[in-house]
Amino acid sequence: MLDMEQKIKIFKALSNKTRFLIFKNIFTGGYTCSVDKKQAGVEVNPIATCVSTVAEHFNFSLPTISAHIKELKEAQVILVEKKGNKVYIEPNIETIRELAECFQTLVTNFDNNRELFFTDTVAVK
Amino acid sequence: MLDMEQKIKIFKALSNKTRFLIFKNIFTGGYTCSVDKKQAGVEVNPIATCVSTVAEHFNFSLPTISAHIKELKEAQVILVEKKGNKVYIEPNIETIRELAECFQTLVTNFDNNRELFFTDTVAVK
DNA sequence: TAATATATTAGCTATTTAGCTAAGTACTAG
DNA sequence: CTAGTACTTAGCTAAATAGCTAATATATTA
Repeated sequence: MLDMEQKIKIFKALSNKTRFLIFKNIFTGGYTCSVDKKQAGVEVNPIATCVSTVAEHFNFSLPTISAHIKELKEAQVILVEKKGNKVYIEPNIETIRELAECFQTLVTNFDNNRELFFTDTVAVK
Repeated sequence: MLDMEQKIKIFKALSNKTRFLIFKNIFTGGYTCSVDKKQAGVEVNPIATCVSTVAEHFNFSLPTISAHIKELKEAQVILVEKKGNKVYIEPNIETIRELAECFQTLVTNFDNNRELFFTDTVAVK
């Protein structure tokens, strides 16, 4: 379960346009590092994802992108694994699943409470 | 539909602990201003919600709370209505509903893509 | 009409954030 | 073992943020 501090970290991570776009890139782009394309005969998804591949999609320096990725990692929005030279990045879908559940619960509880409220009103008439 | 800029505003609004707690207060506490308790014979929900009632729950100045509420309003996370002297606040459940849908779509698409990936693998064998 | 209650605006400060470049670490390949 | 690749760390600056108090606006009530 995500506690409050964790949720706040997630919202903070997603509250900056650059990080939001990195997040989007990682969740919709795939999981393979475009740098690997340089290896002969290897067919890979050309969209994502190691740090420098993500950086290719932005007009910011590599250290800037690296810092953003670190923040997304600490918010547990992405997963990161170092393999040799490279850092491979993939979505942390479980966090997003939990977040979806949290918001859905909020909506459901709200609807139930509203129903309760009106039921009560009817009973009184 | 929430566009990117709107989503970023929402995440930013919820990325500060004070605002997150105000948000929580408003969504779980009810819709009636505790200041109204001062009116004789009026039974009201004692938890929320006009600006000074919200402020009662925090050790921050009224202007600070007012500014936070403004930011939550601009993120369309709450609805605000001035009645006479007071500003009444209530949850904007539609925004939360849309947010829940966004995250759920992300999860569903991810699951579908993963299924696609494995189906493909099987077909090739 | 004056006093009170509710909320916002203005103007301030300390802290945090997001960007940068330069330098350092760690691995790979020639 | 040297050169190159991938990434992170350190240290910097400008801008944004979160808090405050004082002043202002507006509505209510005595």
